[in-house]
Amino acid sequence: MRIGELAERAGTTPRTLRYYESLGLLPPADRAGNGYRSYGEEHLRMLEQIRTLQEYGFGLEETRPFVECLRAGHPAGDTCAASLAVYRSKLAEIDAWTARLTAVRAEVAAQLLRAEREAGAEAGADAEPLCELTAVLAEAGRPDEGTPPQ
Amino acid sequence: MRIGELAERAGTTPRTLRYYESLGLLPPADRAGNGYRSYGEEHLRMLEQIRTLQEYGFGLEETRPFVECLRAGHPAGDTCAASLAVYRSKLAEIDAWTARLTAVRAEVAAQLLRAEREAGAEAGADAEPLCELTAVLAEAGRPDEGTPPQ
DNA sequence: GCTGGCCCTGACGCGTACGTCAAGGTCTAC
DNA sequence: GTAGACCTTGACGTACGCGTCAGGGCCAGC
Repeated sequence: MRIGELAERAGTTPRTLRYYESLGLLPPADRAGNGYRSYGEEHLRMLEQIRTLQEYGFGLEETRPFVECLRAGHPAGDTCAASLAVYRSKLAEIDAWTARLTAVRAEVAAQLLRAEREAGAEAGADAEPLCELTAVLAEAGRPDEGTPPQ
Repeated sequence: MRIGELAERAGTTPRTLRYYESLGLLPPADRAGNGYRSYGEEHLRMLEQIRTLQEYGFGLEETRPFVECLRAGHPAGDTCAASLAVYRSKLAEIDAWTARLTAVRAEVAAQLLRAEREAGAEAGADAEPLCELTAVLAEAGRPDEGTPPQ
């Protein structure tokens, strides 16, 4: 299988596969006589593992233990100790982010309410509907802040 | 007030102030006869507004309406309509992130549990404590993924 | 034999928010 | 008069995950 076919089957691009190889994330592909990279099904499995983890918000480096687990011949990339450790630290990271977002949401919602009150006071008495919208938004969710992975 | 003093009072650096000015986020500072930038208290207020929002995870561009609100002479940066709109869209963004993190956490926790079972099966019967740790972690939190702003 | 599609390597671009360095001018104090 | 602390502009570096050329080789079909 050449790079274009593998890329398509994996839902990615040749550029990305070369990039992973340059990082040492994927093992160097065999080369055909003309210098073209030659891949097997095991490479597809590694790429699927990487993509899944990326969709979860893992960085490429965090996928490395999973890929190496597959390279070591394990049927799954996440049954090795190092992979399990990454899963666990990711859960902790997620929890930390969630807590931060929750706190920030509360802060922003409070600021919004205050600012709307002050805006109304500044302008006189005319912007009532804004306050109702705000109250709805304030009750709707939890805080979030920034751009978490994934 | 020169740039170094303002930066220190605002808890930032001269480089950052020049950067903001280059973005047009801060108004161009007056210049003393020697070419040095000269600032007043109003610049400090703008910087405090920017810093607060950054701690909430706002990007610099998102702080622009707040700064312009102050520049327009309002006593607070967040009582203008554009600022309120940014607050509201930020709340929505936070809620979206929180939902995503929650979903991802559930996925990762499920994968972790499955992988631990499979790891135990692969190795025979010896890795029991791992499963107990996992159960604790799985109950502890919610999902998170990636690196949200702030 | 030639067009078109695939492959190769190397290198620059992007977005964010600055840090850091270079090369030089200015002002204060000793 | 000179050391030291401040200021100026300009430009490159950082982290991430590739996208997008540029310039060139390889191969199948007509």
